[in-house]
Amino acid sequence: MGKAACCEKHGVKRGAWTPQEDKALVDYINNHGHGSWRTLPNRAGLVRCGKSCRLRWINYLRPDIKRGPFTNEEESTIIQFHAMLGNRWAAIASQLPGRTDNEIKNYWNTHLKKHLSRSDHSRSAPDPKIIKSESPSTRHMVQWESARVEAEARLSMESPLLNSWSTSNKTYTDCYLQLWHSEVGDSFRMIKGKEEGVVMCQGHVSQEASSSILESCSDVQVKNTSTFAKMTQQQEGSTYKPNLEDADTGGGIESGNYEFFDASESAFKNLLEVPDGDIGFWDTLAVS
DNA sequence: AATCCCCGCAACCGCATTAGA
DNA sequence: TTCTAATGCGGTTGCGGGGAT
Repeated sequence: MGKAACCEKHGVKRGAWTPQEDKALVDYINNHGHGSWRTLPNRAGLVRCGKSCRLRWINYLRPDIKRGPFTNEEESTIIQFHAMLGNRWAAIASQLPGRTDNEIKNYWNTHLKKHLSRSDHSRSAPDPKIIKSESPSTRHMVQWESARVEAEARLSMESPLLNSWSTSNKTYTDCYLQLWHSEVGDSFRMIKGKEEGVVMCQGHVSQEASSSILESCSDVQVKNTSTFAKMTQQQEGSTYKPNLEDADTGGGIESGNYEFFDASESAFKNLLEVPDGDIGFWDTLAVS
């Protein structure tokens, strides 16, 4: 894979951007669009690499960037989606119009990670070192389990934080749970069973298992799935590129036009990121 | 007042993925 | 189908500001 020439360092300015550079970049993009990032610096009269220009525009200069501190709602969204997606900052950012992946990543690393690790300790969370030494499937189990615990906790208690949420947010609060409870989860279980010659319901990953996970939240409204449909589409084929227009036009979380169940088993698999299709950890999950 | 230390954020780096020739 | 350029993404770094000593 050839490395982009824009990464070459000679003759290219680095470091903090000056107001003049910002203006040149904004003016150029406003007038011409960014086009090819690689050639943009020359065209805009900037002594920067295209990558740097792109980053500056996306993370700072774009007119639709939302500035200021994160709201409780945004914070909860980040925590929730991070529980499901891990460090997929771009995917998480797509759920927060006006926020960039970089901003969310920074916010997570500087605020939420500490905050959560503190509260984890108070709940005697497992030692990270131990988790690190576990097999990949075990790590996924831990991830899912923690997501489940969090989801159930959210559903079972009316925290002050949640009270501040809009009702629409509550409906998509637990797409993780919805997903598993849906036909996608069903087909995933069925197909995986066929593929691997395993009868999934022999006390393994079964409807029983999923329902045991989900029983406590049977009142979840299975609607408003567009958000997750987009996420899965994005992960599966990268055909969906999240953009701010989605939110602007109400096509984001609020609109329910995406056909969620088109997100296939493979999308679900992608979500899980189960190494080598190893879903044995569900056994444990079902037992617990 | 000076210095040190910590924290937050912007920017960079390198790898992965995608597009297109 | 293969190769290369371009773009996207996540991890990491380094600088500046503010609080502590």
